[in-house]
Amino acid sequence: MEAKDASKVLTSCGIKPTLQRIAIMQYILEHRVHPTIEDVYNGLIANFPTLSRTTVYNTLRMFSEHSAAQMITIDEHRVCYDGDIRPHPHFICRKCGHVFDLMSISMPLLPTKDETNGFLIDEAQLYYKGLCPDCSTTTVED
Amino acid sequence: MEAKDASKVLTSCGIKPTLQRIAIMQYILEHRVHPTIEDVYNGLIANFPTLSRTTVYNTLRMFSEHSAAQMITIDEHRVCYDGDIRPHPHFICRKCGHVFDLMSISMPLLPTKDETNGFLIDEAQLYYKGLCPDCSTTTVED
DNA sequence: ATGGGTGCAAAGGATTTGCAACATT
DNA sequence: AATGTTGCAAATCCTTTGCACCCAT
Repeated sequence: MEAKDASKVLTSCGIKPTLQRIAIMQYILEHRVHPTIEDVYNGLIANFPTLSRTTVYNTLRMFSEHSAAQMITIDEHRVCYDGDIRPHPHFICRKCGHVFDLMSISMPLLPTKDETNGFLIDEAQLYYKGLCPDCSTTTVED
Repeated sequence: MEAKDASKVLTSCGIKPTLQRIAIMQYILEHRVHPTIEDVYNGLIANFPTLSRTTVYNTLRMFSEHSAAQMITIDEHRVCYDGDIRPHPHFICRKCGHVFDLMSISMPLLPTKDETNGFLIDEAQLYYKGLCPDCSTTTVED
């Protein structure tokens, strides 16, 4: 993944591609494990010593508002982000806390306007909770 | 809604019905607007002067662990709770922040074990975001 | 007297805000 | 110059923790 690609994504979402924004976008496109703010910050600070957490917060929030990333609130303790903007379900493991994509499971379509009694829906998130494959096989020995 | 009913719900979920637990359960059963911790605390403190926020936190978390209530993380800023444990989608209004039930929209069934590639799913939440009827009609004048 | 339940105060942690510095047009 | 962007420090707010007290068995 090159900076050029991240830059293109930003531009196509109507976001002016600054150095910081490109770096952050590039990071979430390359690390598809639903990084938190802290993850992104820690991942970039070595090569980007002046980066501030505030910028990561503001930038990722802005990305999600421009539909350039998905904000995931499946974890009650912290928000994380997904650079893949295709609608797909997420899964959080109650044991290890990791968030996974469940690409094989389909999302319901957005309800049509007359199904919703006047609610205007522009985004859907489907969250599953339980045990991931790793944690469910080791549960017995705990 | 009588305390007796709330107490029954607790017992049937394997929770020992203490005074505080009954009061909290009764509150979320009577106030079906997805109250936050603060809402529950404020709603009960007048008639229950010794109640502590800690107890509300602990109790509601415990309710959700015993499937006596649903923990809703649709709002990135705070958790709220739903006393109705039937699976149903929730909607949050981007403008007013209120959380609504969308009972008319169906939830997808829990995926079967062979659909999930080893993920053991025990809970699903379907969240929608957008504008509620009130906020969408008044948006123009803002 | 033992164990669970409650409540207070303090700690912890995530996120936001205010503002100054900086870059870009 | 004007505008948008970034970054630091401080503030804020939600939630959890540690511990003492209390109540019921």
